[in-house]
Amino acid sequence: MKEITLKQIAETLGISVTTVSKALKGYSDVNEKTRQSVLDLASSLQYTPNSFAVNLRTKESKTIGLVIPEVVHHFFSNVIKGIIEEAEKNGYLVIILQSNESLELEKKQIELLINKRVDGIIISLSNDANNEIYLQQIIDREIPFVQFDKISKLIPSSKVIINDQKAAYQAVKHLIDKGCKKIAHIRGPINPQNAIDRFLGYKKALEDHNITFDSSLVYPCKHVTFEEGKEFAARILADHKDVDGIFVITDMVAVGVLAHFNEHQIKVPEQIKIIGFSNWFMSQVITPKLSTVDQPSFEMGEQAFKLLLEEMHARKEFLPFTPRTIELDTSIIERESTF
Amino acid sequence: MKEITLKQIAETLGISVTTVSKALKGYSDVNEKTRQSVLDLASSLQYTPNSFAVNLRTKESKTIGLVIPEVVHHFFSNVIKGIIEEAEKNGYLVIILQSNESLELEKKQIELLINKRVDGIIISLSNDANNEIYLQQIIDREIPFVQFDKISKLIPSSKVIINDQKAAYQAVKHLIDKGCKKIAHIRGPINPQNAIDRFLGYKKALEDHNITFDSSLVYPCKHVTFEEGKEFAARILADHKDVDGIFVITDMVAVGVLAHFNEHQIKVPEQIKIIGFSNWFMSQVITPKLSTVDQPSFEMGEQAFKLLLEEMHARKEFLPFTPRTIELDTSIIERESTF
DNA sequence: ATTATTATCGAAAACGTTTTCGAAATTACC
DNA sequence: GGTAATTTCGAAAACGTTTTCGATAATAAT
Repeated sequence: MKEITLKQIAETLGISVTTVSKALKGYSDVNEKTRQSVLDLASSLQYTPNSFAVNLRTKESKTIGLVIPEVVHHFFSNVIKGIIEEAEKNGYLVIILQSNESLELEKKQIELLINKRVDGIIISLSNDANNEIYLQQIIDREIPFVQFDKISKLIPSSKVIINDQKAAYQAVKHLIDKGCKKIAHIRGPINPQNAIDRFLGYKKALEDHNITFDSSLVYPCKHVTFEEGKEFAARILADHKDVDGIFVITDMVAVGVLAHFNEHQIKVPEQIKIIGFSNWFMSQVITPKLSTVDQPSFEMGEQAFKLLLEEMHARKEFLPFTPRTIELDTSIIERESTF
Repeated sequence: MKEITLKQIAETLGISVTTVSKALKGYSDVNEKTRQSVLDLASSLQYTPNSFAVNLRTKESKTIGLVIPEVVHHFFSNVIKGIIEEAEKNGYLVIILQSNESLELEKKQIELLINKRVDGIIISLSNDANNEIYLQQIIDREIPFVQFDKISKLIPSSKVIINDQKAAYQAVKHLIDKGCKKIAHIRGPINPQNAIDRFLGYKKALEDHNITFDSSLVYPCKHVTFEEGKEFAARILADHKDVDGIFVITDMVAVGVLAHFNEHQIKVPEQIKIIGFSNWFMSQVITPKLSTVDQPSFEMGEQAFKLLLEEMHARKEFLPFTPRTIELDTSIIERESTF
């Protein structure tokens, strides 16, 4: 029960390995009859090329690497799904690694993928990422490279993003349209670009609607968890009893806020309106249902792979390639928490 | 800017490729001085072995394949996390593919992985799986193979499972202990073994507590979705107005039931008590909080990889290997829906 | 001084494929 | 019939590593 090789097929057919290889790959310089006999024997033996040998010879593995902060996350698992599906359509497989929001690990995972010699890398940065010189080595080694969601603007790669600032602006405007006058913001950690952009969108929306910005109304998350949401909800009530709206960095935290308000009989949306971000599945099944910003996660994955494929093609054909950035649309989903 | 190879190191040092390779791999038959010079040059050039060549030579890729029905799922993404982390600790990377609960796709994904020549395969079957002869080819080709969660008992591979029957029994007993007399069961699809086992546990718990089993109280899911939960909630209310407890195949569906009851002012747990299965994250943030069966998903992933590693080791050393089955413990988590 | 032992090295084969280049055989053309 | 064009094939190199096995040189033992 050995592996079938070209050599074995060649020997039983009394022809050369070269001809067998050519027959299987549809080269024109092989006689129709021999081609047929090779194909027949190959399929009856269930021949499949040894991918290790093919990789070595062709210098590509038809495999890409994906590094994300966390697999157990509705947004990221949707992105993963988008990437895997699009990759498979194009004959690529996906190796997934997690940074667990750790800079150390993120660097290590990238090196693992480089040593593995994947054909390309897709990444969403961890929150800790502040000094992304190690990303530069991906570019330097000319490995096709796409960033999505949490990106580094400094690294010249293709990117798939949403316009966080605009989306946040619309979310806060939604609260204002619904009558909110004093709006708090539970923001993300200091470093990630998207936390910064959402904060800027919040600020701009206030200014454009003649609400003076008050930095004491901004609460920065460290871990972006359900528990933090509960904590901040309590803090906000203690600090500002007249807050009537909260824009939260992401649904996970917003659900924590909601949980605290439910436990303490704070009426949502009557007393305080809440809007989250990301349209996490959970937000439509809690009480009250959470208004949020829909972020096209699956599509983000698809687009990220498509951009990577573009670059992989270009590199293979030695064509020039300039990175592209795709900005996907978001939309406000109005539910009970802002009625 | 070429790739660094052993040959280049050998040439600049004026020694043979053999010695360079041996020096890097710590063979004893290389002089300490030459060993040091090789190590120095290698690290200064940032040499990393070409994994394609290593794969071909060693006939292993330090990569395993994982096939699951769906990535976007709290249970599975936790398993993925467990597998990835444990794999990485042992120097393995993980390729993930989805079956989307389709038999066709499941077969295709397995073939992809076999052709890719991964060192091992971990799988959780799709609901459609009824005729698993294509799993046999994994065994026949002597590819290390582990099943988890949704398994085929007929295929002699290592397995990581929970005792679904026992867990379901405990869940239903919990309802009975809380005073339920007429308990409905929203069960999973017909085929999967774990849906069958949970149903059997439900039935046995009733019988052991002198409640006569009534098949009209059993509602089989097709798609195991939130929406189906809402539908069945309505159906149960229409069919049996005196139902006072429901055991639901999984939290996703249970949350649907809860949503319908919330909308129609059915009091949970006063009027009807509900217990789910899997301890989905969401179940602790909805209102009322859902009682459920905790399923150790992350640990399941870890154990699955460990079993796979055992078999990969054994195969490599040509040692005999007999498949093992690990059964993990579950526990009842009591929350508001069964107070 | 001779033999036995040990330390150190490298030639070469092997893994299985792809592709270049030239040779041989066949066909077409005048 | 001879030459040119075309069809069909295969030898060989290459991808970069690992490992076997034998050779040489240095040292130890007698």
